Amino acid sequence: MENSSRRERERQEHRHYILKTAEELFARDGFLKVTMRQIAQKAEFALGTLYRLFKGKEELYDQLVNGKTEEFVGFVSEQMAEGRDPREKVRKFIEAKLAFFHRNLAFLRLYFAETHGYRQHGARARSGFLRRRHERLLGKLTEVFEQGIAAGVFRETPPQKLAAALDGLTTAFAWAWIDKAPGAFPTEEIDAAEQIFLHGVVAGV
Amino acid sequence: MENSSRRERERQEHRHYILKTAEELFARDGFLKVTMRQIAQKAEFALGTLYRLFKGKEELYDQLVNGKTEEFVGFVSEQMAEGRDPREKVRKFIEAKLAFFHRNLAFLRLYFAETHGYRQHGARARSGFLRRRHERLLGKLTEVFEQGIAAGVFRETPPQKLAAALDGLTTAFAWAWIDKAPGAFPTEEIDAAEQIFLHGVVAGV
Amino acid sequence: MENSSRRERERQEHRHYILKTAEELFARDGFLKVTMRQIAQKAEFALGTLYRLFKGKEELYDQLVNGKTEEFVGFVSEQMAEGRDPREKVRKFIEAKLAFFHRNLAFLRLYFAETHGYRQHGARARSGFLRRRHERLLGKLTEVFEQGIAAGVFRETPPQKLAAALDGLTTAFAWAWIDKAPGAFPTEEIDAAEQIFLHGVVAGV
Amino acid sequence: MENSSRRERERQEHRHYILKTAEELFARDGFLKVTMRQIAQKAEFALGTLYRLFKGKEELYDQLVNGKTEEFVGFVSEQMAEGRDPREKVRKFIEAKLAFFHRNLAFLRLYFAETHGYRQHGARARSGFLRRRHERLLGKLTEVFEQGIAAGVFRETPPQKLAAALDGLTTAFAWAWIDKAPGAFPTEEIDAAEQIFLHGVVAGV
DNA sequence: TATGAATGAGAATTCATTCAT
DNA sequence: GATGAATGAATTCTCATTCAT
Repeated sequence: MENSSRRERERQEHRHYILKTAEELFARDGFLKVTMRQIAQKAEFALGTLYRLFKGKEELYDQLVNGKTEEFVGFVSEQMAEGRDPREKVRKFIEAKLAFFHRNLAFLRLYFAETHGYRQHGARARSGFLRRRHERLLGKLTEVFEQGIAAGVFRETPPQKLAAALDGLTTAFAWAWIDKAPGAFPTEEIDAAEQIFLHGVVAGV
Repeated sequence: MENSSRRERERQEHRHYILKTAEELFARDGFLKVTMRQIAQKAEFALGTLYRLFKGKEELYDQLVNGKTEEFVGFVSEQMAEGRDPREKVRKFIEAKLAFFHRNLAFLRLYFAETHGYRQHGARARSGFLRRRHERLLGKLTEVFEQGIAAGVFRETPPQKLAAALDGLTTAFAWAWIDKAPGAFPTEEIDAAEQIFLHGVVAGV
Repeated sequence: MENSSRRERERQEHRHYILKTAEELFARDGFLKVTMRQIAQKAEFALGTLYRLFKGKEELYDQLVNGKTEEFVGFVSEQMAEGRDPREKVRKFIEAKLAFFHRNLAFLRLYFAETHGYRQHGARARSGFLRRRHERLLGKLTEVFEQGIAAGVFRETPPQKLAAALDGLTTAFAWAWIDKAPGAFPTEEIDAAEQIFLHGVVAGV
Repeated sequence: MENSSRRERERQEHRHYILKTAEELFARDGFLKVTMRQIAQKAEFALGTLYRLFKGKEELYDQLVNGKTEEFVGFVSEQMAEGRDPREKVRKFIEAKLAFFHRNLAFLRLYFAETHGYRQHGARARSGFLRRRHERLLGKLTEVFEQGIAAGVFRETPPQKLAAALDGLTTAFAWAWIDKAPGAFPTEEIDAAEQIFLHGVVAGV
């Protein structure tokens, strides 16, 4: 029992290590261009070992993307929940999203590819797990805007549009920042995103 | 000479037809998943003919992406130039961008993949032609904001950030619209994008 | 048209040549042990060429087995049909079966493996085309015996059993002969088989 | 010593159990399709244990086939020996062969594959142990016919041919029976085989 | 001794590209 | 010029066997 738990632990460690290794490769080159041999070599395991730990390339990829997505959506949702009013929730969303991508640089591209990319394997890609999670997150954001509008805090605008706008805005800032200074924490981007989103660009009266 | 010009003309027609055909395939499935045979079949040309008109798969793809990008950037730039003040230029940018994607649905995904996607062939993708053009367009947008700020029309905000924000916002709206009603002209999206971008979401005084 | 007919002709020639080459390999080593590379090398084609002419290993094998079986069952049936009474038909069956295997030595083992062997690919093997053909042939043989019994030429015995017996007997002789003198025409075997089958081994009165 | 003998006993029990388990798998799917892991799982032993008890897959298979063959040939030989005259020996051969296969259904296919099948591992298959044993059994049968012919009981016919004929006939009946009613004891088949073999199919005077 | 994780050679299959007709 | 047959490198995945625990 002690024995099997050690084995199980090692198994999980190896799985995680391989997923972590694969993440960088997939993020850089995409699902189709990365080969199982590359992953094996980079992770310093034999090819066959990958197939004992994962059913195949697709499963490996799915595990990776689904795991991270779960983590991402969970984290952002939690952070949003901590905001006490719609405006704070919006701020939290921006912060959490950029912070998560700051910690998971490679994941940004995967997330993106899966939500907006083309069909890379089967019909799954866009209709998959990540997609549904992404929509759930947008749903939560939409609720925040509904409440904000009801409370008179936000303008009367279709809340789905606001959700899409905020999501797009933050994503754009994430990309802008990743291209400039991917090391630093994107404080400036967070502030700018919030500012623009809340007050627009037109100079006040 | 007349003869050779007819030949040349036909040659160009064939090239265009093949590029047009390939666009849909590449947009749906990505560079790696599409095969030369698929393109040949869909375009009703022999496989060998593709190789007479294009050096290889990469060139075909590059021609396609570069041509469309040129067209896209040219169109949006022209439209912006017609705006007579910064606010009008911003409006024009939004209109032109969404209108172009409305006419070139498939291109949206390619454009996206190339600006934000992963490396699918060689080291080129992200550092390629499209990328540079995209940056040139953002540069023009940045200038517009610089002028607007100088003129006191826009808030004092780093103009690159504003450019990135507007680009991200419009892209997000393009996606939202393509997922809902890709047939209709995105009038609503244009208005919403402009409204949010100019005035923000916070309810006015 | 002339052109395409030449191409089609060549295509068929290549297919036949590959099937012929594969026959020997499959007969010697079985479906699973033979590799596509082996077939390609022996037939002096590139690996990819096999895949243009056949969908895959299974199709290649099926084409081979089904084609030969069709030929075999057709030939034996025709020959039997030429016999004018049950005894002559039995003689014809024996002759035709041994003669066919004499001309198609390698096929004997394939035929055998498919009718009595184990499952080598999917559930198809035993339930496949060959199996059904083999049963159809046994059915014809059964009819012959039914007629012979009705005519008082053969003893009252379940005709299916007689069919199975004759089939088994001839197969055994085919094997015995293939192990001894596979080059010579199995005249002796034919006579012995007929003799034993018709009159048994017990010395006459 | 007592200890080591218990160990040795257990070791043998495990070997037998594994062989018994493997028999079904090999009979159904053939040598190449069955994996060591399958055998291990079905026998509820660890993979490594198989390799402690057998040198490898080939040895395991050979042990299985050789053991059963030894048993089969021994049993049939003994039974034949009990017949007091050639005709009784022939009857005994038929009875014993079908009875053995009735008790060892799975073995029928293995036996068959090894005597008539193709080379599935190394060059051994057809030239192996089983093959030699099978020939020894046919040799004994041949002797029986020689004696019978000398005694005037059987017609003057090459005795090897008679042996081959009887072997083929009984095998064919075994297959016919296994396809119909593999549960029941093949009494009918035994009688029919004897009848046809001894007296032929032609209606007596 | 028993276990099963790790290994890597080898198999089927795909597809960009070339080239003879 | 136009065609599509032929090529073979590269990819995914399997499985007998070894060996550390």
